[in-house]
Amino acid sequence: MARSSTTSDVFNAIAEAQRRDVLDHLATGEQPVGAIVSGLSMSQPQVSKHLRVLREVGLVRCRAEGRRRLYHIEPASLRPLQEWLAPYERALNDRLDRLDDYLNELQRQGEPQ
Amino acid sequence: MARSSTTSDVFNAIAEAQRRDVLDHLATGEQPVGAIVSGLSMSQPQVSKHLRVLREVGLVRCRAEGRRRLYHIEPASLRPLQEWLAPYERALNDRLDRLDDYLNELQRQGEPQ
DNA sequence: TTGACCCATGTCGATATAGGAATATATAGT
DNA sequence: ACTATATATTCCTATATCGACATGGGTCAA
Repeated sequence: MARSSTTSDVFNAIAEAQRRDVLDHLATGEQPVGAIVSGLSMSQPQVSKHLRVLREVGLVRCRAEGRRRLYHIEPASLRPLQEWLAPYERALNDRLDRLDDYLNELQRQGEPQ
Repeated sequence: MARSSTTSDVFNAIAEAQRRDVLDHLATGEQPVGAIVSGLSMSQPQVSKHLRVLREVGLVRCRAEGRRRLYHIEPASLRPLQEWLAPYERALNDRLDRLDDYLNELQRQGEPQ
């Protein structure tokens, strides 16, 4: 068996950094594909394919306007992610004042892998 | 190019549902591998490989105790996820009172794909 | 030392990607 | 009808999985 499909899940869909970039770009508001292409300097087919994945998991929605398609984020679709993360947020926030955690993170950033 | 490595990122690491299950199981506290194997009824090599991925991205840490290895979660490693999600949480929570979002989610759950 | 136990690692197969290039589809304008 | 524009889709290849199975490597006990 291979890795789960990118369209099987919100988790798998946002695993790709470029797809998160597309979402972050759409966070400013509804935009046509061309704006994303020039904004993120990715190829147009790439963007279309990423948008397709995001659409299939419900992260974005689009409406046609002339020959353009305006995409927008569907924030509610991020809820599974939020809900999975919720139980851990307590621990995450409780430790914000602990120095060693901060140092560990710096160390992890310094020596990747 | 293929999909990014599962060990390249926290996002890629938690894309796999089984790995999230392992993390959720460890959320109750430090546990040896065998407890995860029997708790989640996965094969032992599977669990070891998943733990390896989680270790390489810093999501878990382990210490040896006799012939057992005790794994525990490193909550700070979830911070990139939390930080990426943060800007969207506003929209997520603002809409909790909007009925159509709730209905959309129900509909999405009812008819997968 | 032998064996039981706990865990990690290697191999193999099927599968699904991401990216580039080319092409298809649809709409608008002349 | 024809052209230009905006977007989607198809074909291709290299790559990296996940799962099953087998095996390697410490560690404890007798």
